Amino acid sequence: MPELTARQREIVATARDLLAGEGAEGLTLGRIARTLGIRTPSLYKHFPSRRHLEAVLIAEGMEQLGAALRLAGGDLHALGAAYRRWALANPALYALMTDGPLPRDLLPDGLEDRAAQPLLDAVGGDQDLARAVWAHAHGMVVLELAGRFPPGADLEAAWRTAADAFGRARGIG
Amino acid sequence: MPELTARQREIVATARDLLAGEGAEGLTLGRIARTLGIRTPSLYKHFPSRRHLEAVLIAEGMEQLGAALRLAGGDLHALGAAYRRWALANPALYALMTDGPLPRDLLPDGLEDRAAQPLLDAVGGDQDLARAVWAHAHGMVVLELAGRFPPGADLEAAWRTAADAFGRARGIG
DNA sequence: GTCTATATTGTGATAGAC
DNA sequence: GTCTATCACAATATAGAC
Repeated sequence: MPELTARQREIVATARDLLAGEGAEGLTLGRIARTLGIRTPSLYKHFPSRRHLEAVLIAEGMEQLGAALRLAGGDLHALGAAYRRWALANPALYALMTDGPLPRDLLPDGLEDRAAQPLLDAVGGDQDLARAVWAHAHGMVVLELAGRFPPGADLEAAWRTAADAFGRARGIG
Repeated sequence: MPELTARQREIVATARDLLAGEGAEGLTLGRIARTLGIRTPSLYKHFPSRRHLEAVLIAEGMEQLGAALRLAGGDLHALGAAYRRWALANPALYALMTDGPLPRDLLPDGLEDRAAQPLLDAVGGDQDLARAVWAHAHGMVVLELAGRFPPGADLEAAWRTAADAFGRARGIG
């Protein structure tokens, strides 16, 4: 996804800001255009479809989240905390990244693996355990973002319990 | 949510079928009305808002899912398999039940706790562990439904790995 | 309990002029 | 690269007649 023109980068930046400020439903072509001071159809001179624009946002997000996980190191507690922190700080982008199939045809090669690498390293390369850990983290995050936990639920304790359990599993598997 | 009139029950049944057959976006008041052979505004004589109708569907779903979990018994592997089976068999209803905050003001008293009881029993009453197990199950299910796992991923193995890890945690916590 | 008519708001996308 | 005009489609909800 390199080789973006200057105008494309402006559009992507506007979309990113809109997503951060207005949430997932705030990201419409009409709003992007209006924010830039142009009309909706003009966007199609820069991106062939909404999906192409979204793919750039998703790629950016995966790069960012991967970097945040890399910084967290190899401890499962720290990794979980970093995952949660990033998702809660970028809820709409996170939803865009996870709510549907990845547009893999429009994503840079190897991006998906690169983003997952910190987690895979933390569980000693065990793919099954890595998926279990990811599913738990994703589930915790989306349930928290959806407001689905009962009020007063101790989420930190749930994260801690899971990290402990998965950490022990690593030693055993 | 008892005390539904016959016509309300017909509307709910139509909505349920539509949800099952067309997916979450297929559930619109217009389509419900058309299926019943009436016009959209007529629905408002039976339910004050879309939200009230949705609450009935959600309550039905929680009752059903809770029953499926109760049937599965107290083993974490069996519980996970039952959860997954129910969610994959009712994907749109499952999404309706989990994608946003529960309409707790419109739900029967105690329903939420009743649905969660089988899981809580399976982990010996440990709330934190129960939430971790639930988050994992939810994460696995939504990622699978969203088509977010790489093609060829061994999901059974991920479920197994998690159930083992959480089962050991139960013995320890 | 159903209808017509309407309000209000929105979406992504295309054709063709400038 | 932007515009106007338009397509085709959709949504939830209300007022008031019958």
